[in-house]
Amino acid sequence: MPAKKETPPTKGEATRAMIEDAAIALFMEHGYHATSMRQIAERAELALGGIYNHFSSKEEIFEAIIVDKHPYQRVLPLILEAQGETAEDFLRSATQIAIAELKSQPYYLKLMLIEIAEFNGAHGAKMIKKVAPQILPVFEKAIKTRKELRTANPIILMRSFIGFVISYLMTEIVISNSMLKHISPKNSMEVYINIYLHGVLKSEN
Amino acid sequence: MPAKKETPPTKGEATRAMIEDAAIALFMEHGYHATSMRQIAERAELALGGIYNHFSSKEEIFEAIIVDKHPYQRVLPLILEAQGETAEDFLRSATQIAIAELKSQPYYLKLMLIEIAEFNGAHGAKMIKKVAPQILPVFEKAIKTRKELRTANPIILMRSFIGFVISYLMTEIVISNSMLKHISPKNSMEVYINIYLHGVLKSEN
DNA sequence: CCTACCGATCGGTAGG
DNA sequence: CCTACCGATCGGTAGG
Repeated sequence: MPAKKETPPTKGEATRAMIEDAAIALFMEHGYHATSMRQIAERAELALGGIYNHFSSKEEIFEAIIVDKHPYQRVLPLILEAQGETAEDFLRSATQIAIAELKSQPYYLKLMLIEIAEFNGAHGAKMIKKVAPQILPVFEKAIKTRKELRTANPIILMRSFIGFVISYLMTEIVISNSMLKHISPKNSMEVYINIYLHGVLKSEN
Repeated sequence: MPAKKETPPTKGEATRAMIEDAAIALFMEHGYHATSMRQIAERAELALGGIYNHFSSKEEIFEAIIVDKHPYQRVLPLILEAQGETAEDFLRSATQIAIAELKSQPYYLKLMLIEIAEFNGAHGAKMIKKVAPQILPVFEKAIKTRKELRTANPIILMRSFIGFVISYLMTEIVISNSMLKHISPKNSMEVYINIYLHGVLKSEN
């Protein structure tokens, strides 16, 4: 029997997906409060009132997006596939994969910033509750099988990993919009990843 | 003769400052688009129309704040004071100072998130143009006087430093709002800083 | 610096 | 799922 995800979407599910996709595009461009339900309706190709058959409010659309569309669903399989021999190989390819993926599909980073900027992180708990149980085991396994890691705490490793990826992407947004773009070295990403892997300091310990 | 900054503020300057402070508090709480000019006026204790004697639009208020109130003005002196013998001492105290300062005065991190989430970074260039020339020399000097650093490029060092501080603060917001708060170790910040200084890997090179 | 106002647009709903 | 509408509120301005 087919997996749940493979069942062909009903008409209602398709409309719901249209609304979510329209909302993502508009939230990315203008943020949450500057996006109107009328804009979402127009982009999703239905009348304003039609949205309310699928979501009871604008905020409900946002919340649905932030828990359903988390990129771990695409990123984790790629990371697990790459693996690599040493912890260095593994983390280098994992950071590269995550950065590349979030760079080519930047919508979720933007949604996270909107979540913090406009909602004070009100939906973060719900998102983490769904996502952390999927991600944490990857880092738990990494710690068990690789002895070369500085910390044995999977939460800290996960946090440092996600934080590093976010910091790279955010600083890149600011830099590419500024004069620093022209004086930044070409291999910034490589150097930046090396800093994450080995620290800013050359010395050991 | 007194320095420029010491001149007693005129009435107009005081009102302008009242408006900026009111706007900061409201932007922090609700973001930019969810904050109305009427709320700003009320909090600044003048009539709606009065704001337009000082700023010609709501966006002009935001832009003024983001270039004028950058925390480097408070953080840099503290960092320069701390210094420390080795590069490790220096960077450890610098990260601690920056995190402590931005944690106790979280408004600017929030403004930056709003800037990216709601304006697509439109004012970032203007901000960096003012701020980078002040900050970059600190990292240039750090590179010249400390040989133990992994990179000799001041832009990358500055970027990794600012990015690290931001990543710590942002992930902490998400964690402290979620169930992860209770299973995160107490000394997270120390471990997190060590990762920045020495990398996730124990090994040298 | 305030009062009183403008047109536009908002999120949401009733009723079919 | 749409049409037509609600009251509320928005950013901004004229005129003093």
